[in-house]
This record gives sequence, C-alpha cells and structure tokens, in this order.
Amino acid sequence: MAEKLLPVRNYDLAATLTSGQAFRWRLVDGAWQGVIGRQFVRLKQVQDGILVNAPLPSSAEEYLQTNVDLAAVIATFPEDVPMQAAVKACWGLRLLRQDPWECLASFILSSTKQIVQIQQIVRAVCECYGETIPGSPMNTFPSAEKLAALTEENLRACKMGFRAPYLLETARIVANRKLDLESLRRMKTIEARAALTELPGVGEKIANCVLLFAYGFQDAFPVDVWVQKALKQLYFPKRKPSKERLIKFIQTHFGPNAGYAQQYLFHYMRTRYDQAD
DNA sequence: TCAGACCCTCACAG
DNA sequence: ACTGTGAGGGTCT
Repeated sequence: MAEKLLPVRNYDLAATLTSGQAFRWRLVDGAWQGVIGRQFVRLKQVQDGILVNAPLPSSAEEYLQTNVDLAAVIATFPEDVPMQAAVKACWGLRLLRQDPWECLASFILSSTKQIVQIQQIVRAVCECYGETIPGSPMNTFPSAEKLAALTEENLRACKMGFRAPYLLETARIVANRKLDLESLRRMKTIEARAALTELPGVGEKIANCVLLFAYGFQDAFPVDVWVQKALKQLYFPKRKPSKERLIKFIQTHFGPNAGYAQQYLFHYMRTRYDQAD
C-alpha cells in the first residue's frame, strides 16, 4: 500500500465526495474510503492537498481532477448574486471524473430517491454482485457483464424497486456492445446525450449527470427538483417559469462551465440555503 | 404538454 | 411502541 500527496489548493474533499455525484464514499476514522476502478482507496484532506492511500495512488489524480484550476472555472460563472452566494458558501467543491458504467448505473438507481437511499442501494448492489478486492473491506462496482447475467429478481433483492428492469436492460445493452460507452468520449455533447437517452431508464436528467460526472462534458446541466427549486427561487422569485423557459435560461446564462455552476447551485440549495418555500 | 404509475424506505406525525 | 402518511438528484406511457 503506497501513499502519495496530490498537491492541490481550493479543494473541499468532503463536500465533493458527499455532494451527490458519487455514492460510495464513507468517512472512516478520519479518512474517506472508497473504490476507484479496482482499487480500494483512502483519502485524507491535508494542508497541502489530498493524501492518497492506495496500491497505485497516482491513478486517483484523474478521478479527483486535482489538476483543474478551480479559480479559472469559477471566473467563468455569471456574476449575479445567487451564483456568487453559492460559490462563497461552497468554495472548494469540485466535479469528479468517474467511470462511465458505474456512474450510469448509479444514476439509473437514483430516480426519486434521496441521496442516502441511493447510497444504500448502490452499496447493496456492490456487496451482492461486485468482486472482492483482496485485503479490502469493499467490493468493486459490478460490471455491466456481471449484471447482465442476472435476473430482475436478483436486482430487486437490492431494494431498487421499479428501477431493476431499467438497470438490467441497460446492463445488457452495454454488455452486448450495442452501445459502446467509450465511444461517447469522441462525440459532441448533444450526440452523446442522444445516445444515452436511448437507454431504458435514462432521460434527460440522468443523461446529463453521466455526461457531466463521468465524461466531463462541461456544458451538461442536470435539472432535478433541487436545481429547479434553486433556479426558481433565486432567479425568478415572482414569476413561475415553465421548464422550457428554465432550460433556455440555463443555456444562455451560465456560460461554458454551466455544469460546474449547476453543482454549486445544487450543493448550495441542499446544504446551506434556507428552504422555506 | 400532462397526469399517473412505478418499488421501496425512512422520517415524522399522531 | 404502533400505524399512517408523504416524499424522495425521474422515466415511461
């Protein structure tokens, strides 16, 4: 087990790992435990960056996106009051770069679920069908091939309810190479989004989550109930804009890093903003 | 465009 | 302690 310091400033590790982009991180004895690919990883925020404890610590660099210049990203945000409040309240919040399959499967499981519940389901899926990692308390996230070979009943045993057939069908499509998740990297946002929404259980919102959290399409902007609430309350306190109107607003207002801005608004609403409606 | 259904769990009333 | 109720990072028909 090796240890390495990834030097980085302006990185709030706890906020990033608990902000609803990834669902497997747990704080144990002052360190964040999780799995990246096939490695069990422990992360610690220290003075000069993030301390990574893993067999191959440098592989966490890509996942954590420690090379991103956060100040430069935030400089592209609009200078309106709500956005600046979110930035101030959530300083150091980052976007991860996750494995596409794990991200896709996890967000199929996310629909109308609280984040705690998503974490529970994902955990059950990994404990039941993931592969053990020698010398580690956690399993890998099960591959599409592994899930494709299961039954709907097998999946329902993990308490995912009506999401089970969606996940199963999507796993089969991915395992059969009817959709190559790697090929999306070379596509434009709009094409990649179209490919993802072909999948059962994947609509605009979940597609945008995968585009943003796994592929790094910075212009993907997931609109869920929280962000919708944020946009309405913060930007249209009096009017009652349609969802169409909101989408238009998003596309023109938030700039090239709209996805990053979205994560700030989401986290801000969920953790800081007084939600008296 | 617009409900309603969809599984299940947990928080919170009473 | 018990039962009832509502809602939760949506999608499909």
